[in-house]
Amino acid sequence: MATGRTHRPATRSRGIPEATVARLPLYLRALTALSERSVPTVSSEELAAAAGVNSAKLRKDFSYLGSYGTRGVGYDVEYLVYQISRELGLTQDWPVVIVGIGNLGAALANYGGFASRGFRVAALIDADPAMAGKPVAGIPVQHSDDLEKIIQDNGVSIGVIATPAGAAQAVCERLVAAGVTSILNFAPTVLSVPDGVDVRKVDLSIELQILAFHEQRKAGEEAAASDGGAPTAAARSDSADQGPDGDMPAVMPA
Amino acid sequence: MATGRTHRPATRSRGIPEATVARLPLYLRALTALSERSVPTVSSEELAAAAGVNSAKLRKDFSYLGSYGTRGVGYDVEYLVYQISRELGLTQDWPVVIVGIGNLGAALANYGGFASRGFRVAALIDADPAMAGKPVAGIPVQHSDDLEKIIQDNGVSIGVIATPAGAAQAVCERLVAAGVTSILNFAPTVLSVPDGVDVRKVDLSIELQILAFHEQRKAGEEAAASDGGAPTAAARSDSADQGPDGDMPAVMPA
DNA sequence: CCATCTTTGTGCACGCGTTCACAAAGACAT
DNA sequence: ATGTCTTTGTGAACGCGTGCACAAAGATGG
Repeated sequence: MATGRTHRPATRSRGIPEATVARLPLYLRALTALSERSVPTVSSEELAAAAGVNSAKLRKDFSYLGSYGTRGVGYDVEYLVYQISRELGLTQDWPVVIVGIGNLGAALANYGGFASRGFRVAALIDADPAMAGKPVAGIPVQHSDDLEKIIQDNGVSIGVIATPAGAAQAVCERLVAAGVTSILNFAPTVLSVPDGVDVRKVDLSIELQILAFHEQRKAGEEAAASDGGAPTAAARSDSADQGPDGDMPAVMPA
Repeated sequence: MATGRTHRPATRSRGIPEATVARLPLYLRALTALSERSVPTVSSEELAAAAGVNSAKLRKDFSYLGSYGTRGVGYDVEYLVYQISRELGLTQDWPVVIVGIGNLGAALANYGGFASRGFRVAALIDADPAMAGKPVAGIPVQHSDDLEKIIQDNGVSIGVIATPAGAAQAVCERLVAAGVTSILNFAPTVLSVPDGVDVRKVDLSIELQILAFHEQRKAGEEAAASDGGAPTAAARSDSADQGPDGDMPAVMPA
């Protein structure tokens, strides 16, 4: 499992903080929109607003990449798009495979956001023989028997798991054995992988449960408030939970 | 009134840390599996392993809920399932609406994980008149003209947005105006909402970009390593990326 | 060339979250 | 009862991430 005790402090020396890395795609999206509108430069304030973050945070994030801004002016949009793309590794082509072509897998295959940014669906894989050959999103589904060969022939290093929970761990192991070192898991299971392999999870069920928690809390406070309400302090505001950032993903079964 | 000074600092007094809340669903899932296998009790060590976290972290998390364990024995599975469910607000029924019944919306509607835990799909809504009346996952799709009425009639407080990016903000505003206070956003956009409304996002594109970043770094380190020990700074190694935890979701366009 | 105004880049402080490490609590055997 | 062994619950230290606030950098105008 990750956490190989050993290594250092975590993200060290030349490394960019994880929290920053997670925000770079957000900045990139906002910058791309500006680019399409032919906006030449943008200030940290404007860009921060577009990305939904604090401007100080944005400036600090960019400072980890280098000094790409011009004081009194702002940042050059095109240049920044390029720098962030390069930092994220989007200047190269990343072939990905999607395993498990059910409702979700098909939705992912049809998702246009792949090609838009360096990602290319190299293959769709499913364990159901009946699916083999059937085209989904214009790509013929291949049987999982050929998983290893597909991974190797296409030099795939990123895999997306959209299978039922029960099959996820086994698929994960085959992917890793075949050479995949980054996995995006939509199955509602905790995957265990060897050191050096990255796993990120997306789980609808977990996200909903977190929302339910806050929803319940809001209902409780509301009840307590209507009870006599502290005029002044009533200014809850704070903890209006921001949700958006600072948390973790969830999983999504099939 | 209750809790005198009440909140403020953010997650205060009676509050459970956000990071802990985000892990409760994970524990609950592991506990449910144990429960189905009729396992009576479980130690923090075992449960932590099943949930993929550190045992000390798990114990601290549970300590925020109260002292539900027995020293020398562990935790009672059934009791813990109940306590966590209650804390997350899953003992009540949460009607949710899904807006945007494209590939993704349909996949979400078909997702069995809803009913399993207090969530019920109250309605499917789409802007395409051609979709109206067509059943998806056994539920007839309704036109977005009736959005407000649907929300109110069903007492919906949680909404899922699975529309294209362009429509997301407008849908979000209508949902909020109609009474929704928690939103799960799958559209690749930053939603702005008034205070008191929770938004969580799930974005495939962002997740992939984060993986690409780590993938690129791994490739770089590998190259540097095989190079024969770079004198100075070559000592990269560190950051064996943890990926799994501690980050943020991503968005997912349609 | 100097003054002014704008915006970046960052030092610093603070708070949350993680982890260690251990004392206290209880089960269980004798 | 008493002792031993297991496992919880938590005090304390530490590190990461956030946000403030400001000095430095550069643009712009006179």
